[in-house]
Amino acid sequence: MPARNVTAKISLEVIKTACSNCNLRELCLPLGLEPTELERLDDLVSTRRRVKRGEHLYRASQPFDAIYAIRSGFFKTDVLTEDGRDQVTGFQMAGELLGLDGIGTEFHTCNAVALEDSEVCTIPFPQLEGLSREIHTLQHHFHKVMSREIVRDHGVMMLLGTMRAEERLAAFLLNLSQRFTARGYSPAEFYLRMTREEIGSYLGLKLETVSRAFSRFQEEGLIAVQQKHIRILDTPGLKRLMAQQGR
Amino acid sequence: MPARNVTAKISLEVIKTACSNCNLRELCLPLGLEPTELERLDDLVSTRRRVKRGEHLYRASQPFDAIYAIRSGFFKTDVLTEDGRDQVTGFQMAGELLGLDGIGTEFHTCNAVALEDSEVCTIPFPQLEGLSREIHTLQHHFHKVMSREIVRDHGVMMLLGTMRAEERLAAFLLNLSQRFTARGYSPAEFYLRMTREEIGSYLGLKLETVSRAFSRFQEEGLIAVQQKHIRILDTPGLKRLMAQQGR
DNA sequence: CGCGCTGTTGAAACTTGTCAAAGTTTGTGG
DNA sequence: CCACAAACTTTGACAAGTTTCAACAGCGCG
Repeated sequence: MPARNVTAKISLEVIKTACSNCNLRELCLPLGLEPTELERLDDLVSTRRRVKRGEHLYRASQPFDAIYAIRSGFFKTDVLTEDGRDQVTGFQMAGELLGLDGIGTEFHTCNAVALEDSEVCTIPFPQLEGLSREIHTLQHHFHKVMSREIVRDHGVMMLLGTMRAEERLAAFLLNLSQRFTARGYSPAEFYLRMTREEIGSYLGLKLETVSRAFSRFQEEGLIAVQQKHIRILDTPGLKRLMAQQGR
Repeated sequence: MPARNVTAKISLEVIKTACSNCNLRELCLPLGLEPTELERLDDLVSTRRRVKRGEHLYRASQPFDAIYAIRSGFFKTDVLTEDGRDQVTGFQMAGELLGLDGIGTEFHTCNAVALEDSEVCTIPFPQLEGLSREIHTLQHHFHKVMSREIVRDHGVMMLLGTMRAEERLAAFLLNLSQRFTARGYSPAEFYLRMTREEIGSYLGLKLETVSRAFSRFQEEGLIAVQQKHIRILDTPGLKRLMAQQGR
C-alpha cells in the first residue's frame, strides 16, 4: 500500500499549519525566504488562534510579547484616550500584521478587534528577532513591513488633514478595493465588515456624514450600496472625485 | 612630555564625531549599548552632513540608502500627492531619526527639509542592518524606535480625526514643550521654527485658523505669543482645553 | 529702506456635526 | 420558525466650526 502512504502524507502536509504551505506567504512575513529558511519560520509560528467576531485579539495596556499575522478574517485597531476619544487607526485583512505598535513600549497601545470570525498566527517577538538576526532576508523584510506601516499612516494623515468627506470615503473604498484585489477577490464588489460608525471613526467623520456620502455616491452612479454590500460602478469616477481637491 | 600627549589625546577624542561622546546618545539610536558596542556603531556613523535652513536632506522618490540621526537643528517632513495636496507629517528635533519611511520601498516617500541650520549623522542602512544582526540591543532598540514612530502617527491620526482646532493646537504646543524639556530646554518658552502655514498643514487646519487659535490662547492667558516666540503661561489650562472633547 | 513673506483680523460661505425621527436588518429567545 | 428587541442606517433641519476671501500690519532680508 504505498499509494495509501502517499495520500496520508499529503493530507498531513495540508493540515499542517505552516508558512511553507500558506497561500498568503507572498503577502505576509515569509516573502522572499528560501525553503530551508521558511521551515525555520514555521517552527516559530506554531501557534494559531481563533478570534470570534467582536472579540479582542489584544487590548491596549496588555503586555506585548508577540505580533500576529492574519490568516483569515478581518480586524480593526483602535485607540482610546483617557478623555474618552476613540479613533479607529486601521482595518486589517488576511496577510497583514497586527501588534507592531507594542514593540516600542512593551505594551500594546491599541485594541485589535475581530470584525468577523478570524484566525491569526502568533509570532513570538523575541524569537522573531532571534531568527531575523540569522536570516538577513527575514530581517530586511520585517523592516520593510514596519516602514510601510509608517508610510500607510502618512497616507491616513494626508486623508484626514487635507480631504473633505466625500474624498475621504472615495479614498477608503478605492483602498479596500485594491487590497481585496491583491487577495484575489473582486475589485468591484465586496462586503464591508465594519459599521458606518467605524468607517466614520477611521475617516474622522460622523456616521451620518458617512451615510450621506454613500447615498450621494449612489445617486451619482459611482457605486451601488445595499447596507454592507458595495459594488463599485465607476472606479475612474471615484478617483476623479478623490483628486478633486478639497479644503 | 607625557602630559602633553594626554592632552592631545583628549582633544582628539572630543572632536571625533562619534556616538560615544555625543550628548544625545541617551535619546538617539545608541541607547543602551555597551562601550564596545558603541565603538562599532561609531565606525558606521562616520559621515556627518550639514543642512542649511530651507535645504532638503532628502526628497520623495530619491533612492533610499541611509537613515539620519539629527545631531542639531530642526526638520519637517512632508508628503506631496500628484493632485497637489501637501501635508506636513512631522517635525523632528535633535536625537530623532529621519528616513524610516524609505525602507519599505527603497525610495524616500516624503521630503525632509531643515527649518534651521542643522547637522545630521548619516547611518547607511545596509550596514545598520548588518550591525544589528550582531548586536541584539541595537536591533531591539531600532525596532522600538520604528514602533514608536507608528504609535506617534496614531497619535496624530487621533488628533486629526477627533480634535477641533484649538484642541489640536494645544496638543501641538504641549508636545513641543515636552520634547524640548527632554532635551534640556525650557518647557515653557521656545521659538517655533515653522510658519503658521506649516503648523496648519501638520494639524489639518488653514493658517488663518492657527493664527486665530494663537490669538485666542493669548486672550485667555494660556500663552504669550510674539510671532515665533512662545511662552506657555498655563500648562494645566492647555491640558484641560485639549481634553475638552470636540466634535 | 523697501519689498516680500508671514502673520493677524473680519465677514461671509460652506462643510460637517448635532439632534431627532423613522426605517431596516440582525440576532435571540420563545 | 416567528416575533421582538437591539443595533445599525438613512434622512431632514438646524447649528456650529472652519475655510475662504480680503485687507492690512509687521518683521526681516537683501
